[in-house]
Amino acid sequence: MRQIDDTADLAPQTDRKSVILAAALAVFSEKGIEEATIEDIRQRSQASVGSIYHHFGTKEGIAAALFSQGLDDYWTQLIARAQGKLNAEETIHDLIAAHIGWVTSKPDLARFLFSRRQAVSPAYEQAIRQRTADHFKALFALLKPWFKQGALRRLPADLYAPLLMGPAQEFSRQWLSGRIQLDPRIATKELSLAAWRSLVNDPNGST
Amino acid sequence: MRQIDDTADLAPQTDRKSVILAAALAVFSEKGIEEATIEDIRQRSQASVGSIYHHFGTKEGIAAALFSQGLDDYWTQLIARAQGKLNAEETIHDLIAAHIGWVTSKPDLARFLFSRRQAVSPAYEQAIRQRTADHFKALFALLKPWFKQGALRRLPADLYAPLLMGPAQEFSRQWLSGRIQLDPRIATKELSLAAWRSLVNDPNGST
Amino acid sequence: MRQIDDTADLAPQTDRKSVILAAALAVFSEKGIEEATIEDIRQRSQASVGSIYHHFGTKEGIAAALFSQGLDDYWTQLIARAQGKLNAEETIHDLIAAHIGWVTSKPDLARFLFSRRQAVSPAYEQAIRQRTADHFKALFALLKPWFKQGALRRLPADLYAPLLMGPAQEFSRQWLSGRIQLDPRIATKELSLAAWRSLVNDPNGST
Amino acid sequence: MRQIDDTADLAPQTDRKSVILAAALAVFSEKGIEEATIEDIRQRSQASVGSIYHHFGTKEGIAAALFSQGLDDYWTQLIARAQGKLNAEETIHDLIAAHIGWVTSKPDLARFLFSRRQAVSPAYEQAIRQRTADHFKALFALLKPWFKQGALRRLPADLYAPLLMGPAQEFSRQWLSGRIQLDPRIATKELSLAAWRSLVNDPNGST
DNA sequence: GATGAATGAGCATTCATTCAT
DNA sequence: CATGAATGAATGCTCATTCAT
Repeated sequence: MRQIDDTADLAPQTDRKSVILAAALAVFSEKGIEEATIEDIRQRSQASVGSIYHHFGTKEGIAAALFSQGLDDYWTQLIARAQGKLNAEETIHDLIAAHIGWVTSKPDLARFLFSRRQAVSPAYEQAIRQRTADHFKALFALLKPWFKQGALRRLPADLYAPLLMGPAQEFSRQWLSGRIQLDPRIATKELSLAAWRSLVNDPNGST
Repeated sequence: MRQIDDTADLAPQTDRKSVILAAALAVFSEKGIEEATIEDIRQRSQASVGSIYHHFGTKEGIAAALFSQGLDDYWTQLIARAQGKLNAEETIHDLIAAHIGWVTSKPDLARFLFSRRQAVSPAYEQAIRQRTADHFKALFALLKPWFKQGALRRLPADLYAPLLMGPAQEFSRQWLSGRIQLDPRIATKELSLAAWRSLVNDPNGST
Repeated sequence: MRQIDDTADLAPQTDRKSVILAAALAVFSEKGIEEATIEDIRQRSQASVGSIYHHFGTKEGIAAALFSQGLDDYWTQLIARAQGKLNAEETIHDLIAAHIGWVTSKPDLARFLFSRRQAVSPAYEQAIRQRTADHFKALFALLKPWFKQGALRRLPADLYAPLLMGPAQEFSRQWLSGRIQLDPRIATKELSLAAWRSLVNDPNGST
Repeated sequence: MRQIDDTADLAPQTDRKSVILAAALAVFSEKGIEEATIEDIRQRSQASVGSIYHHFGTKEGIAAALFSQGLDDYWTQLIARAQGKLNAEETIHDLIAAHIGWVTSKPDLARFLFSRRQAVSPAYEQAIRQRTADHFKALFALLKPWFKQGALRRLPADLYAPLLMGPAQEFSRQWLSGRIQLDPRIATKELSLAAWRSLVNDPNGST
């Protein structure tokens, strides 16, 4: 509440607040937000109910804190990885690789982030959407040069996310749920190829 | 659970059981399974609690019935639409079109089907996976000829679903949640093109 | 909820709802609304928590039901007793006697009714005030003839309740809290005399 | 509880302790003792929880300190005002006037003092009763001369408080709760007249 | 004296489910 | 088949109080 490191990244920390957050993530990832109980979190974190509420106010407050951190972490890594590439194909490949890499290295957080279903208040939902939209815009800026250069196709805005991230996203979901065994690293090549092919401006394209 | 007509389609009916099912679908779609209460369903359906339990046994029983029906309906339409096509491209296009068409015409059911998160018991979960796998296999059989013919690429099995359905699936999710405005019919062309490009065996492909 | 006898008086009944109400009254009277717990009421009533909530919705709902019944019972008896008297003095005497009589015969209800302190929602508070005002107006109508006849003094409206009921009210409070031992029946004579003297139009009065 | 200056009057002070007390009074007056939380008091007083507990030990300790001070202040003013009067009527009038004056000038304290409902421990309750009884006895001593002189009626002891203070007390309660608009100053005359008439030894009295 | 993180018993309320009518 | 009163375990949350700094 008055700690300096309020922008705490997701690296393991040991102050009570972080411990609670880590426990909550584990529980949320396992059972989903609704199914998770404060008691679950209390047991895992070894904190008291009062302490949990002292720091987060409500159960949704915990989810919100986690969500906020997670989202920023995800997008930050995505954008960092795709910056300063030499051509469109490489940019797209690295985006997908960053996505898969992030999901693979933080599966709990990914499960939590990508499976949410209006578990947060409408007000907060709005804030999240805005932030996601901003992040996506930043990511899009990275592709700007290749659009200007004519390497990438101009499409209705709503299509970019599905075409670019759809395959990787679908793969991630299935992998996170255990329905898929294939090593994500191996999948990266094909998933980024799919993204590339659906966005590349190919004069000899089959359509 | 105790009925013969488990394969009841999703056409509107007026017997008590169907009314309850329809009410449940609406409620589940709005609030999610966990958040929905029997009381919500009771109010929407104008049935009594006792009656609901008489027909479905448990809350999960309602979800299961709905899920079962929904899943079959979805796959049936998908496969029906993609049968007997003349070439690979058309087959794939029609699959995507069928998906988008189904989602568009039954948004509540789609929201319910595609947002589930282990809301059903592990046992039932298993059954569903099996059934989904079977359905997917049937769908895959439709593509068999084009594989044999060399028109489609041979890839690790786990990749087909993400590549084929990923973009459309991602688009659907966002459209169902209201984050996307673009008319799904218009999106179909690009979404199926994306699927086609990532699966087509193109000797001059960019990889 | 769908019983016919919704206007149940406060006579002992045996249906679950009445049993709960009686138990709640006892508990509220003993510890006050805030201090009373649902668990207290449950134990006394031998009902289940669910049953209590099924009938009353909230703890405040129980208090409200009790309050509503109690208020009506009190005023009804007050007015019934003071009707059709031959002169002002008798009317006033019987009003006070009725008040004391009611308090004496239903001490729990009286304690509950007269000690409330915004324990009910503002909305309900408003309704109660209106009803009390209406009842008081009805009571006032009983005194009309004696006003017209010149036997009673004309005063600012806000003074009538304090002058008429003040002494009896104060006596009741103290008696109910156990601070006073004096038999209420014996007190009645003096308390009604006080009310009479402060309202009578005495040409030779000391003011 | 651990201070010397327990007889601190109620004049505004600025040391931490007084600030807390003032904040507590405001909160208690608004929501009642039970409903008020330490957190409410902390916010209003800008003190820390620890500081509040350092000074008062328990929540009830705050209420007790307030109650103690308030009670003494009330009775002190009452008795001061009614001392040295020339006759019974004037004494009684000034008592009522002092009561109304006090209530009017310190409404929060009055609300707190007069609405309490066993919010304090039985032990403390006993102490308060004793003190109130003592104070009342002191007040009664002021009326002694007029009793001896035969101006005032001899009645059962338990009746004096209701007859003397009842109307004013009832008026105060209603005024404090906002149910009455009439200016208390204007009401004083009638309220004291009522007290006078019910106590005066009138050989030609109407009974 | 002051601070606020931590504690945990306790509470109102919810809700799936049962069952007598 | 239908009804809805009854059940009680479970849950999110509150709040007075303690105590290390």
